[in-house]
Amino acid sequence: MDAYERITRNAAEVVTEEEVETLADDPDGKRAYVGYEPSGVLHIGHLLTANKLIDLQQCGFEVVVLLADVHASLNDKGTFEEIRDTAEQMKEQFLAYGLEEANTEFVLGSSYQLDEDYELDLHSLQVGTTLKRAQRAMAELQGDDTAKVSHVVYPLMQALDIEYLDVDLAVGGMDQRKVHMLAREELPELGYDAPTCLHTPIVGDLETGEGKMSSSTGTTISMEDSTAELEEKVNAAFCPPTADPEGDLVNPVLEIFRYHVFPRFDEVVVERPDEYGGDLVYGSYDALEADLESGELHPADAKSALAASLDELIAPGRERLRELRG
RNA sequence: CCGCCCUUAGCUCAGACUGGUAGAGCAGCCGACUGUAGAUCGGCUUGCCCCCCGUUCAAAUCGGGGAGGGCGGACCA
Repeated sequence: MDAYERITRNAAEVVTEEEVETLADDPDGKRAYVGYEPSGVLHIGHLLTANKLIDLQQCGFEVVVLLADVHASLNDKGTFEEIRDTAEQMKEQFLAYGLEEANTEFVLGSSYQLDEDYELDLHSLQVGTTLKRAQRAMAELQGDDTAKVSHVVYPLMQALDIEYLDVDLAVGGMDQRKVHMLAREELPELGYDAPTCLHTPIVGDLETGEGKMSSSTGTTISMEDSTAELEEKVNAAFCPPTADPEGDLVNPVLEIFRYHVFPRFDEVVVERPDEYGGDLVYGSYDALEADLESGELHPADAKSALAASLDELIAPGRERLRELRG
């Protein structure tokens, strides 16, 4: 797999392809970033972008993980002390998950976002951006909370972060695309470059196959799930024997195989009772999908394999969390 | 600052006029059926009725105060 392929695999979109091709021509030392609001426990959504960061590292990129304490504060997520504490836990979990420590720079937002230059640039952005535009950028992230002034400052800071972290590629979920598009339009107004962006898909809800999986409502997979909890959650997942269910639904079990399992494992073994034909081995997502579609692989067997794979992926982080919490 | 409207289950809302400590749909949970889940049946759960004070034997309901949210306050009509 060449650099361009690895950079763009499993991406929902890149903006623009030409710009990414240029990065892929000489990826060594290029910088990519994702920003996260500090959270005590990583969930599967975090891991989806982390997988992309791992891809990028394998291509030679330096990765910057922004632990966005100021953003969390703007989102009313607690005191700075609490937020920084969870930021530290988040960093440890990312490392346990598989980000290369030597090639990952963890940056606390407050380490530069309170500087004068940053503040003045932020005000310039505020002058140049309409309320409607900022609110639209934030709509995907904010939910239906009452709009606060902090909510419109938030995406402007995200835009500015891309410049101040000196990154060549901004990575985020599709929920971040409006923020990134805002950055592409507004940063040049301040004399900065428009950032190149890469967006990961948003995985469908585990239980219903609808929309995006939510971390606050419904079921999500997280770094602290026990083996038994993983089995329970995966077993409860929506999983018709097809990759393309009726309507707008998706098959979340397949999606997780595609976006979480196969990128991290060369081979997936599906343990299957002899009565149903014995074990199966898959070297690619496509092969697994084809077997589910044909009926060769039963959803229940796919699920137990998925739970086992997730357990393996999460185990180091789960262990690290246990150590951190004493 | 002024005016009007809203606040009841996780969600959307009924109930308020004619006081008697609350309902529906959806969601959720459990079971049946499928070698998964869903669908489909069957069953079940859920509430500081925004807060405080007052009237009353009795307040979600009436009165007063407060909080939060929405909308409006040139001209024209």
